[in-house]
Amino acid sequence: MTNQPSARDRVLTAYEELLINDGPRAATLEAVAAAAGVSKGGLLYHFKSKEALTEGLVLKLRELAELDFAAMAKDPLGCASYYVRTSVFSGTTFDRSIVAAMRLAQGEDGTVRKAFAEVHATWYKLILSDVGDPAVSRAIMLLGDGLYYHAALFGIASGSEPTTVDGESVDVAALLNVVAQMRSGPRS
Amino acid sequence: MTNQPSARDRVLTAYEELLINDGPRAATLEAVAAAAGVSKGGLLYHFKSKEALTEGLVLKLRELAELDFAAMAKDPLGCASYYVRTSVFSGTTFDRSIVAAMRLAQGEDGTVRKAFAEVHATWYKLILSDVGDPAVSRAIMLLGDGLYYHAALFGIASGSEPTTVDGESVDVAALLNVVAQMRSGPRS
DNA sequence: AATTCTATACCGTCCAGCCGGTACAGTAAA
DNA sequence: TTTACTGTACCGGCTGGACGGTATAGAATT
Repeated sequence: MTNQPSARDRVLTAYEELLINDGPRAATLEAVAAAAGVSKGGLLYHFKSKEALTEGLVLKLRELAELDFAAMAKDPLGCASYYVRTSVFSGTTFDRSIVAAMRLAQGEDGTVRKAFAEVHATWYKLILSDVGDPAVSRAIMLLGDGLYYHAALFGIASGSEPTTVDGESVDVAALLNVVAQMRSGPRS
Repeated sequence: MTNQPSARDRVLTAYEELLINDGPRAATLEAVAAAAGVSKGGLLYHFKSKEALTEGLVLKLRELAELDFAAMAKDPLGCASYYVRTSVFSGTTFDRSIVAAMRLAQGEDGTVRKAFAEVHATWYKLILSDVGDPAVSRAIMLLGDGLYYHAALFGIASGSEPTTVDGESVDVAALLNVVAQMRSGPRS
């Protein structure tokens, strides 16, 4: 109920946007407030401290992750394929949450890191249940992580342009082929 | 010449250490100076500004990268194998430089990002020259990136303990098997 | 005594958090 | 239907502390 972009929501997405585009250092309370079209005091009304703001972001991340798990589990092409496909940054709400949180995690925040670890663990379980082999699962996870890592490192223009790695756009289809190849002959 | 741990070197590695263990926010000039057993003034004597300090770190990274390229090119097991093996964090000087720089890159520093992009490009060329197929090369790179990303995210105790992913230690041998598997049948 | 290096005191800026206010909507006694 | 009161949403100035950088005086090495 009442799901227009409330001030609170605007603040949260503004925080994400600033983290993604300008890094954690630029994401000051004032800057976030300004980007959300709210005063600093207004922001502080919704989030009592910067830590609370971060907690809000983590909560959002967790909620979106739950949805992602569900979609992953019922994907017709399987969890592994789903993971690789969705790991290339495409501007989803979830994508943005992840990259924003990643920026924070590098900073120092323990809460964010913990959330990440937990989400990762679930992903791994899902992929393992799909492909069977632990080493292959790990490899697939790492590949997806690498994809996100690139998205987090090199700024993402605010649109939803295709992810690039060192200037070249990523060929997802080719990547999926490689993944299929490494699934074809699992070692113990 | 003169390669005892000079004050300058100590400052640089202290900076890296703080970046790795406590994040960029904690790596203040005073904290770095203290960790290096030097006063703030002493630090500023060697590096005129924080930016200069970062440049020093980037320079070190570039120099170590050159050595790594050489070792990679002449590795008996090939570039791809070398890359995967050395991507699991093992506490090397180079490892530490990379992770430290990674922390900074997330912050906002353009210089660091640029250096990263260049190093990455060279790695990619080397791996491509080894495995032939672009998609496979990309996959191998991403896999290695994922490994480093984990090292950067979850703090690394100051020793040289084996890298862990979500609590489990990484089985490099198994990973190399998977890589070998995906090299065995490259699709166009 | 000159150069190299170290230590300390200090300044300006920036930022998180605080606080005293404003606006307004509901509500309920008169 | 006015008046008084309460709670929610939001504003913007202020402050105290931290941090980057400067100045400068002193110690050690040559």
